[in-house]
Amino acid sequence: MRQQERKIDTRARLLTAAADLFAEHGIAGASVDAIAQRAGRTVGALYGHFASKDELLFAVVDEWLADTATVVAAELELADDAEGRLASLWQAVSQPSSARWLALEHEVWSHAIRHPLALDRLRARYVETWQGIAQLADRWPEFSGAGANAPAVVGVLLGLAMMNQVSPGSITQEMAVRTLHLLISSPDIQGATP
Amino acid sequence: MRQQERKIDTRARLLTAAADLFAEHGIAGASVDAIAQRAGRTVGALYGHFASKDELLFAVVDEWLADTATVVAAELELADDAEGRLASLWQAVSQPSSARWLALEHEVWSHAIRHPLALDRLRARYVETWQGIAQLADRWPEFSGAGANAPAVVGVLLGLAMMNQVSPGSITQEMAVRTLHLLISSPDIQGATP
DNA sequence: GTCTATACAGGGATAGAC
DNA sequence: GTCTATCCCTGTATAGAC
Repeated sequence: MRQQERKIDTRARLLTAAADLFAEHGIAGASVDAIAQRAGRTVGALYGHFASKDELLFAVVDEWLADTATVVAAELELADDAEGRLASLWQAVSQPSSARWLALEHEVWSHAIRHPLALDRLRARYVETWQGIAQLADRWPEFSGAGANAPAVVGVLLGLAMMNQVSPGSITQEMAVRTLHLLISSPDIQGATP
Repeated sequence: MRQQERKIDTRARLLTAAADLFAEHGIAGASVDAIAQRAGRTVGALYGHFASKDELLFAVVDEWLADTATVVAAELELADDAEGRLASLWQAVSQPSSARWLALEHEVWSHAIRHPLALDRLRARYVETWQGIAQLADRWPEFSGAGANAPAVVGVLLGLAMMNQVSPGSITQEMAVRTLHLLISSPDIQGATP
């Protein structure tokens, strides 16, 4: 394996290890030593790839968003009606395997609230997500109101996922779908501003 | 001031200082030394009142819930129609001064996801909140569906508040009220289980 | 009931070797 | 590109004095 290939491999290993440990033990609880060790490398290698622990965190989150967008897009194509597509969105955030993501999301929020730079990056990521929701209208007519309410759509998904995590089963798919349906199909929900 | 009075005073000071610092710097970022110092005491006094940093955290959160329930109940009484009451709920979580609470909430979630005991206490607190929402039906008829959807109501409030924090103004009061209205007035939203 | 002093542990980041 | 060794800082919790 040439050095360049090893470098790419090391970066990937570090990102995976960091994602796992940040989710399991929190940002503060996951030491750079532990991350490097799980990746089969040492701290030296880690700092050769990322300037700081924070930069590593941002890289982890960015990679996660890209991966998820791809997966969700594919699942939306598989559904064959409006209900099915809304259910896909709910499934994406509520399935048990998303618990890891939710844990990481709370960590990032906690971190961002206190670090202006991190907050900017968090905001940029959500704006990107909102745009993705808005663009669903180009593909399916039932999302006609999604543009104006995209932040609310994401907020509802996030909030319901949280409740579902404290008490699994407390949120039914029907509840989620019906709430989302109200938001995506009402372009004028913001008020009667003509 | 007698010793008993001083003890009560010290406990109150510690709780206030802890709430402030946990919100400002995170649970991990707020040292017990800093908390004690802000309260005008020392670590010794802190450990005289709370067995550990975790116990202090739980006490802070419990106190916050009790205070908030009282405030929200009072504001609900002041509103004079259904829209107004839903707007009160939204105001309670979205006003700028609630940012501190939201920060603390993320901290607690991050903490709870990794600590089973803390998760139990978090769950118990949410169940208590859900019950409070359900009981609104006894007071106002428009909350007839709140019982079945209480977790969703709380989830929506939380999720929308989060979006409003990353991008202030992205969620209008109209959006929040309309979404909440769907949930509280639909006893059968869970599906056609008779 | 509260303070001071301290034991004890752990983490982020860097320097220099290979 | 990666490793080893180390600096330096900070934190939780306890012991014993007052």
